[in-house]
Formats: sequence, C-alpha cells, structure tokens
Amino acid sequence: MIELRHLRSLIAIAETGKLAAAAERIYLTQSALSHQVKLLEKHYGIALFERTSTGLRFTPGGTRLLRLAHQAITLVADAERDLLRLKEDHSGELRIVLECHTCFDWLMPVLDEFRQAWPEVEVDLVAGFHSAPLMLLEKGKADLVIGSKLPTSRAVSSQALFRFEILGVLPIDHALRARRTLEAGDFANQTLITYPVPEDRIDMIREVLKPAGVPFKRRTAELTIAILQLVASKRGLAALPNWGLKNYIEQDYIIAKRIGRSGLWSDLYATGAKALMKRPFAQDLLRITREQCAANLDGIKLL
Amino acid sequence: MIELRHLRSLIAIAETGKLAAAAERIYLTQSALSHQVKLLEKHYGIALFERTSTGLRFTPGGTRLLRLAHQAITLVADAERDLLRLKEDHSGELRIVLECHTCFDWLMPVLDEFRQAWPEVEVDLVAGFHSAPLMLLEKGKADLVIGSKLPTSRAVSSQALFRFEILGVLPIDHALRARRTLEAGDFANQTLITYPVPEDRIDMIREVLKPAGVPFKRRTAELTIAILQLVASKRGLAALPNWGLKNYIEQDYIIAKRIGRSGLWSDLYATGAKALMKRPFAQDLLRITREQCAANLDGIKLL
DNA sequence: GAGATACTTGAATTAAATTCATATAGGTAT
DNA sequence: ATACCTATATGAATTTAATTCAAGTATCTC
Repeated sequence: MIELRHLRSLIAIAETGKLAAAAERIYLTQSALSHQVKLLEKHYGIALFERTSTGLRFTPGGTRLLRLAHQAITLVADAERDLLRLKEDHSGELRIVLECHTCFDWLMPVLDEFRQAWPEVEVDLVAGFHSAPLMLLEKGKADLVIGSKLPTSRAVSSQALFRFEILGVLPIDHALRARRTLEAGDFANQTLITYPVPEDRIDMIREVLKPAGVPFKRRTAELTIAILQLVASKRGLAALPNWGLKNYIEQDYIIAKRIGRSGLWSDLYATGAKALMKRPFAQDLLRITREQCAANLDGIKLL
Repeated sequence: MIELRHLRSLIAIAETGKLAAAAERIYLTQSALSHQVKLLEKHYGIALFERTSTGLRFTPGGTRLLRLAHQAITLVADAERDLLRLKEDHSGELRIVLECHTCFDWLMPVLDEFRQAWPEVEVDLVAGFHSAPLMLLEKGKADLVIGSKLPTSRAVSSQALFRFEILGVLPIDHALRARRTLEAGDFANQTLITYPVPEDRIDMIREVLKPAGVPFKRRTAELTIAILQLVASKRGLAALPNWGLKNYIEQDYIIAKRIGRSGLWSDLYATGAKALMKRPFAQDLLRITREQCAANLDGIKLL
C-alpha cells in the first residue's frame, strides 16, 4: 500500500532527476529508493520511470503519481501548520536581514507563501548591506539573518538552508569559452563585476582570487541583471549563483563555467534568536524556504 | 512522520467511534491502534482524542487531522483509479441485479460516484425480483448480482461486501417496547410486513420464524417507507436492516429491537463473471461501495 | 461489587524498510 | 576496443519500526 514516504521519494526524484541525488536529499541510500520504486511499480503493475543513462524519466503513470504527491504533501503541510497554530500563539514579528543580494530572487516567492500561511506575522525586510548582522540580532534590530554562517552566541542559533554553486560568468564569445573550468589565473587583470559590498563578503574574491594572489579590477552594480548586462557587453567577468543564471544561459546571453576543479560552493544559513527559531512560524518559514528552493532552484543541495 | 496508514486509521476510528471496532475494520489489533494514536499525539504534541467511557471523541486537533485524512485518501483513490485506467481498457457494461429491496438505499449514491469516476461504463439497473440470479449471469442477461452469496460456478466469483443487522420493528407504544431483545415467539400470530418476495428470501422468516415453527401472517409492501407506515399504524411488525431505520428511530416514528440473543445478521455479496470481477472498474465499484457504506451506514461490519 | 466495556502499557514478536556490498548497463574518452 | 565514469539494480544482512500478546487500569451498569 502506498504511503506518504513513497510520495516524498517521488518528489525528491522529480526534483533531482536521479536516484542517488534524491536519496541524499531525503537521507536514504540510493538502494533504498531503488527498492521503493521497484515495489511501487510492482504494486501498480505499471512502469513509473524510464531508466536513461542520465537518470530517471517519469512515465505518464509516474507523472500521475507525482501529481498526487504534490497534492497530498501540500495538504499534509497545511494540516500540520494548523495543528501548530492550535498549540501555540501564532502572531509575531519577523524582521529579516539579507546578507546576499541574490537571496532576494528566491526569498520573494517564499515570503509570499509564508504571508498567506501566517497572516498574523508581521514580516519586514531590512534592506541594504550590514557589516555586523550579529549585532543587529543581539540589539533587537532584526530577528532573522539570511546569509553565511554567523558566529553563534548563546542566545542565537543557526539553521543551514542549502548549498549552491557560484559560476564564473563570461560573455558568449569570450576567449575562454571552450574551457571546461576556470581557474583563478584566468581572472588576472580582468574586471570583476560584483554587488557593492566589501571584498571579504564576495566568495569569489575571498576564496579564490585573494588566496591565489591574482590582481584584478572591480566594478559594482546593484542588480543581478545589471551585472549580467555589463558582462554581456564585455565590461568584465562575474561570479554568480548557478540557479540565477539558468535563463540567461539558455538564451545565450552569457555563458557560465565552473570555478576550479570541484567548483566554488557557498552555504546559506538562517540565523535568529534561539527563542524565535523554536517558534512554529519560524520553523515553517525555514520549511517553506527549503521546499520552495528545492523545487525551483536547479543544482542546489539542501543542507 | 505521519503516513497514510495513520490517516486510514483516523478514518476508521471516526467511522466506528471505537478503537476496537476501527481496528477490526482495518485488520489490526486494538492495541496497535492505541499505540498509533499515542505516537501521533506525541509527535504533534497535542491530544487528538478525548477518551470517554463509550469510546473516543475527536478534539479540534483530531478533527483537523481527520479532515486531512479524508482529503488525502480521496486524492490517493483518484490517482490510483487513473493508474488503473492507464493500464487497461476502461469502458464496459454493468447490468446490476439487486436481490434485496433495501440495497437501493445505499446503491444510488454509490452509483452516482461510480458514474463520475467511470463515465465510459454503461450502468443499468435490472429492476424487480429474480428467482434465479445465477441464471441471469450465466445467460449473459446481467453482469453483477448484489445480494446473498450465490452458489459459485466456475465462471463466476463472489466478493463479500458487508454484514448488517436486521432489527425487529415495532410501533412506538407496542406491548414489547420495554424488552431488550425480541424472540421468535414474540411474533406468534402477528402480521409480518415484508417486501413482496418469496418466504425463503426473507431472512427473518427463513432463519427465525420457520426454524422455531412460529405461525404468523404476512402482508407485503414495495417500499421501505410503506412498510414503516404500516408498522407505525399498528398493522403489523417488520424486520429491516438497522442502517435504514436510524432516522425513523430518532424521530420516534417506530422502535427497533435486536432479534435473538446475538441478533439476526445478514451478509451482502457482489457476484459476477470472473472476467468482469477482475476488471478495474468492477473492482473500483466494490471499493466505492465498501468505502461509502462504511462511511454512511451505521452499525455495519465490512467483510 | 461483579461483570462489561474500553483504552493503555511494556515486552516480545513479527514484519518491513533500509543498508551494505556488489552487479549490471549505458556512455564517453583515449 | 578498452578502460572508466556515471547510472540503476539486486540479494542478503541488518536495522528499524510496527504490531501483537498479555496484563493492567478506568469507568459505567446492574
């Protein structure tokens, strides 16, 4: 008999396209998922997937079950949220500080869903760059910081969200267009186009260019699209999260390459006061974040 | 983590009101359900039931989860039906013969749901009483007989539906009104009001009055409501399924009593050609029947 | 206050899911 | 071709989880 466990597996498989990756996401082995899938197919007597050399493709039957999965899991989440609200006060305030510019891109739809689910929570975005987000938390000027891991004090706790890859961005006819990966040296004496934040907050500089001692120039822009325009018009190179680039790559607006042998990865955390992080609506915000990002952002790894 | 299994349990508990009865319905022990419920309550940290001396009453939290259960289980049933249709031809013909008059009462809503789910199956009701329903099947005049168990030939198979209790029906001020149960002797020289079918097709006569050698008179009526009117106006007694009487009992129109120490029970079966019974839409009709009857008919036992 | 009727509980058991270790299969680069 | 990489599949061993068994408690009824 089918169980929610199976439906959760189907969603993970759909989002990753591969058994092994799906397994990792839901903390199982690839073998367990293979057995699960086989059992489902036997149970219903139809194939749910075509096995290709690159992973699994859903058959019509598999697609139908996947639809069920999305519907059922949504209902379960709704019901569990209602149970939480039965237990505890469900109003509150949530002033969110974003450490990274790109986070806006996924945070907006997340907040839309969150506001629907918790209408009595007052959500505010604290805009602009802040040099000491931990201070903001401790002084009560903000409730939640989204960015890299913060030094945890007694009163504050961090929750990992996901890991994403930062790719080097080049104009489509750049000399390095045929390369598989970029190295620090490739950026020597180039202009790096970044958001207007200090150098040590830009992973590409902190993790790659500085350690390699590569000289480079810098130019800043506020918006992702502005950075891409500058790259496309050959004013320089950039390093941006893979999931934000997908559309532009597909439209041959720019090209993107892995940086270094195993890539440049960055982890995102949500940090807030311990008391806040335990509250149902905060937990639910993180749940919505992980769920939406897993579903919409290609190539991320949930943490 | 919650699973469909738990939701199925909640539905069974809601439909029976008692752990033991719910357990029986879903083929578990009462203890298993108790453990399940305790686990759910611990998981969500709220009480799902109030324990009363007569069984379990849903708390608001329990009710919310029960709503989820109905929604989710419905979605699952829909999806599984679609999978069946992917596998096999889903049109057909279904001429149904009803052996028992009362079956109309629950069959109509069942057929409504069935027609929605399988619009390409042509459903017909073969009205009236038939003395040899097996013949109808074998001669291809009907596809499905609903009634008591038929002698199974090679080509035909029976599937149990549910067991219901037949209660003795008395006018509200009848001399026997204070009795806990009725015995065969209580019907001596009384008029028994029945549907117009042969004696051996009326359980009350075949199982109780004949074996006890009790003399009685008979009068017939076509419709359940007509029988009840005759009883209420003291023209005689009747013996009818408990679930059809509930409303009338609550309105003090008639009273109903158990017949004999352990009651008079009757089992209902669906019988059809083996080839038909294996087909998805026939299986689904039986599933819908069991599900709807379990949900709507009080005091029946699924078989 | 004995007997029903219902749920609870802890330990023992059973069943099921998962892991581990390895096999198989399809691509791709040399 | 052959090695090699990336996938999924499979069988047996293991682990985990659910269920049953056997009492136990509580409440109501006569």
